Amino acid sequence: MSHSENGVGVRQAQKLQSRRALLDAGLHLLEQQNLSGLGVREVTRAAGMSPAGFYRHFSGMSELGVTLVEESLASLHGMIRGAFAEQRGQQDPEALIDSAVEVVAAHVREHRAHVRFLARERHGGVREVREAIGAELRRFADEVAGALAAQPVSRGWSAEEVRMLAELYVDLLVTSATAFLEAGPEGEREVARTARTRLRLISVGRRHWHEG
Amino acid sequence: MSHSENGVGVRQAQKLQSRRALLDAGLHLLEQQNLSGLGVREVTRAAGMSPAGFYRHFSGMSELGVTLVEESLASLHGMIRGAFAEQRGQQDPEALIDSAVEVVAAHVREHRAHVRFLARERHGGVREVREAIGAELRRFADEVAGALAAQPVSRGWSAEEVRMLAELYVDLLVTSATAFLEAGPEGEREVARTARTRLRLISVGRRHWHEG
DNA sequence: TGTACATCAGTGAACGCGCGTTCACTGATGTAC
DNA sequence: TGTACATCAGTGAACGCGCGTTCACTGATGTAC
Repeated sequence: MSHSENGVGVRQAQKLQSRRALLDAGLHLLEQQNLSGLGVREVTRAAGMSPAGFYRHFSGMSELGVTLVEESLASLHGMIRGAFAEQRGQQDPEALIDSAVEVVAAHVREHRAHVRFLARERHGGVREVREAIGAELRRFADEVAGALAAQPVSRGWSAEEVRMLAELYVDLLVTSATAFLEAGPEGEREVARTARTRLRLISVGRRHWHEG
Repeated sequence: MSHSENGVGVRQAQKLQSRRALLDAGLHLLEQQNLSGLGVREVTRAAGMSPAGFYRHFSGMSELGVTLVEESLASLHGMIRGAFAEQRGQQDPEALIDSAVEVVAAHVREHRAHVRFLARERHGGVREVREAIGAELRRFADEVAGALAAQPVSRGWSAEEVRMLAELYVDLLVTSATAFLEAGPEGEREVARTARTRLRLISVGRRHWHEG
């Protein structure tokens, strides 16, 4: 039977598995170091492959790096969307805040390596990566601005004000995710409390913004 | 004449100058890369010295790194203090916000390399450095909490609430400093506007915090 | 002040090492008939 | 189904290179008298 059309051949599956192993090994190593310091031999060693094998999957380390950025950003995108997912149902603000913070906490729990990678490389030494992360965060802010504009609280707010607010929320979510990361499991409750308080403070500020 | 007591000998002055050259070369190189990737040969080359000479000043790269961290944190400390310096004079909140943001902007203008270094290594791959920066930021928050507690607006706030607020302000100042950095001179006005709006939003939130 | 000796910041050569990358290869998987 | 040939993921050896670090040195600066 021909596999050339559906791409489910044993060989192709094995290759994908090796590629995954390289990416996972890289992500794991990046928990302790910066992208710019990651080496081909180091990654293949961790993935149980010979150095030369690396080049069957990537043209060099920067290509693997770009792939990890894409994966991590997709994962973060999921988080941001998740944090705002329940906005449409007209729950009270407190419940919204609680659920948003919980979404962030859960995301960090399940995608620790991705979050750490993004926090580390957001201002890291590789320009290309830095700019990719920055551009994606701006796109997230657009999405969030759209969600905020639909809220009743945003009546009387200019598009620009909403946009600034959206950026603030994105920064806050990213900061909180990083704080969860650094705190570890035992500090999670404390970080969540801080994050909720900040969101509440902003919520209060929004409600009284146009009073004077 | 003996120099051993006052330490102003020509030799010592020249040595200090070389040390400065190494530190400055390192700081300059770190604008484009991470601390963990900085090399002895690279730094001495940039400083116009032979590789072996490096070891007359530092035991290795990590010692130079620690020195740069200390210098950068001292510089940041100056900024945080500056941003809160005029709190004692009873100006109106708007003027306070404007001056705080201007202090941050000026600091970034004058200490660009230090700020970039801290932003980059705050979540970078060198644990020792990461923890030193984190600890210092916590100390800054203590100071800020002290200043906030003295403000009339803080009546009725628990010590813990004030502390959380202080952490929020420190995070905000650091985020703004980073934003100034990335925006460059032409984007400075826009970043300043965003920073002021955020501070105002929090200010409004504070005033109405205990209303319901 | 002048002289003879001590100090030590910076040099240039040398070392062993791990790196990224290439190459011809091997053997399991895929294809044609 | 069975056989003969093609593909190509992964190997192991080899390469040239820049690295961190050491060493004996040199010559300007410092010290003692």
